[in-house]
Amino acid sequence: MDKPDQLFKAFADSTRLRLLNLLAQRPHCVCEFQGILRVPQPKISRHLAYLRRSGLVVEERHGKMIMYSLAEPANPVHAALIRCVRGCFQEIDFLQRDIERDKKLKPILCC
Amino acid sequence: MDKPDQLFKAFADSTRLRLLNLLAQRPHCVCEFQGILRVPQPKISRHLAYLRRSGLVVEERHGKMIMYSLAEPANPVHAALIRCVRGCFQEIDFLQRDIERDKKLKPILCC
DNA sequence: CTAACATATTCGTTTATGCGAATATGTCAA
DNA sequence: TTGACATATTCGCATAAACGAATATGTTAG
Repeated sequence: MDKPDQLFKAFADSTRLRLLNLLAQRPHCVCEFQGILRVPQPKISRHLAYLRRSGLVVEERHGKMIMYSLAEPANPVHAALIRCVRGCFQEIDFLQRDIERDKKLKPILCC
Repeated sequence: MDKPDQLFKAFADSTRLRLLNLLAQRPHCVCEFQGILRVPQPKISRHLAYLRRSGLVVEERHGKMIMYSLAEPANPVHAALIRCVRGCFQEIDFLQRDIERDKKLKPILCC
């Protein structure tokens, strides 16, 4: 809460918005993100690391796979931003398309 | 709405958060910001220009002075972020201190 | 026209960010 | 222990952001 601009910075990248948007639906593993976002795996890992350092996501290892989920909001700004993800991100086309793609790919489990 | 990350980027700097926070109270001119923020004038102008380019503030010239105000929200993300300024920024110490200083300096008109 | 004032812009430098490519780590199965 | 798989990290580079210092612009008063 002493550095609120850091939290906004975590939202200031379209790849990270895509990740947060998908995580607002349910937890995901990295290979699911690969199928949906269609970007190189290191890019996804890098941005997930950024989100983890910002306190926005938490990870939990299950065997070789690591599941990522949204963290519990730690302060009012954090909470407001997560509400924004769940609420007003639905108006954003490329984020909505990710959700659609997520639904289609859901049965095809990679790991 | 095609580039939502740009809007978050505009919030990803503490000087700009201070400006937006004060503008959420009422319109201000640059010299008022100088009295409150205590940072060099070009720095304030630069960040105001950034906020204007992002569509977050509008300016209106009155003689030599230019008044800045918050722009009308243009989309749901914009609206949510402004609600955040008005709502949860009250928990942020350095922003609250700016509001206090604003109240104290209000009678001392510079322009 | 000129001076004074409010504000904006340019310049050069430093620091941060994002990226692809390559490589490393950790876990499990055989 | 080796190999395969899921994920993470490092490296080098290119681009963007932020800054102080200096300078420029636009407006009004005299």
